[in-house]
Amino acid sequence: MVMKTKENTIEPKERILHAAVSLFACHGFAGTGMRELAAAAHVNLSMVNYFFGSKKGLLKEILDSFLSKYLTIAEEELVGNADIHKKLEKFITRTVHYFDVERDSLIITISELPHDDLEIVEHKAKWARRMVELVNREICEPLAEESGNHIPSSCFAPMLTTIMASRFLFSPLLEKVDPKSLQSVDIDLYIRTIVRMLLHGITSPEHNCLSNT
Amino acid sequence: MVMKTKENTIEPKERILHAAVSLFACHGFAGTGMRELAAAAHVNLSMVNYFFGSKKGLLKEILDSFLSKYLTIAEEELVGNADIHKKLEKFITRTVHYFDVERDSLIITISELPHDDLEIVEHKAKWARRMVELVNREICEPLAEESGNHIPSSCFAPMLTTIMASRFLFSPLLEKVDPKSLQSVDIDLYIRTIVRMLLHGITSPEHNCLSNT
DNA sequence: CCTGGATTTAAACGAACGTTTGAATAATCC
DNA sequence: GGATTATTCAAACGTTCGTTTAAATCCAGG
Repeated sequence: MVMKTKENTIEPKERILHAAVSLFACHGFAGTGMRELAAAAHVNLSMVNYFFGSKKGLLKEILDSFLSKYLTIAEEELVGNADIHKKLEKFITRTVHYFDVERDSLIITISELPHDDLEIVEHKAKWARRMVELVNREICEPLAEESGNHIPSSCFAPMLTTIMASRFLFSPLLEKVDPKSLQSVDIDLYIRTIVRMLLHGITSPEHNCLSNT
Repeated sequence: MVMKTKENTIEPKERILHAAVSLFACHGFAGTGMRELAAAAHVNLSMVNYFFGSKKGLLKEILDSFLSKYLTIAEEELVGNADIHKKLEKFITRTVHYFDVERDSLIITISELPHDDLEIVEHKAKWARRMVELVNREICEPLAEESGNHIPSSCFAPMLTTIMASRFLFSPLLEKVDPKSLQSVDIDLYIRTIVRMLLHGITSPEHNCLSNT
């Protein structure tokens, strides 16, 4: 069975997943070897194929786990008749915190985005399709009715994701560029910056010209 | 000598560069083999090491070429006392067109961003530092004086880059999700969407509440 | 023509790659 | 407690990896 309840050492399958997320984020998927991964997870080399079938199966599990939770957040925060600004603010807040906790999985997902492995692309496209449809239905279409400003969801959904991911994608660079400037912008300031920019643009300070809060 | 002037076949070094940009964007840097690359460039396997020293040297040349031109655009469009909105609009327009033409190099640069190869990170950090300083001096600081809205440049510079890159990062996915929705948004609409969102937020249609057109 | 440097080639180097095998060990069920 | 299943292991599979070597070919200048 799968119940071992050793408290200090977690299950081998979990250890593999954790090590893989960390290593894939650092060296990339193709740049990480099975032996390096097995050593980091303190398991035998064969265990990866035993639990996940193949190296690619392990990647698919990581991507699916990360993207499914991302879509869940989007569904919970964006679906409904609440004010679009409020919905977006809550969605961004939860998502950035989620990205912060799962930053390695985020990095893997974004880094592997453009690569053309058919098996992987299919998996991501499944989630991307649902996200684009959701953003279109809950944000873009209501926004077009309300303000006459139609933003194509196939533009907006990728923009939304990448702008929230930018800090985590660039953090290895920014740490080298200016370590203290990165720390000076904590997660909450980062979230507020994104929300304000997305809702009102760069020119508006705390208040904006529209009167709705 | 280096003058061959065969019009139908370009120089081997250029062929290697072109093939590398294309393959690295498709399969990733680590996922591309030297033999695959040599075959695609129609050169002998040893030519890559002969011209570029190593596989990593080839990557560094690609990154440097792409990032130096990106920084040049930023310097030409962002430096000066012109209106910040106008500067940003011109910068975004030129950059998106540049990303469009050099989309494979863009994909390589972004995909390799979070990976922790020290040799590569140093090269990218050199450009990132200059970009963050430039954005801070020419955009963030004047903006804070003008409207009291201080956006940290270590936040804004990555956001700016990723939002302009989002279409090209996601295009392999979006083609699979909904091919016609991608075509329906041409580059000019994409640029206008970014400019409007960044300057005025998602709510404003063509006109906005501020009167400075 | 000959020399010297630049280019191109085939072949091989040792190492690392992802995966598979079959046996050994541990846990579970009847 | 023996049968059964799940897990772990060491070892090896054939392949591909990035790089190096040394010889061949090309080509301009003396």
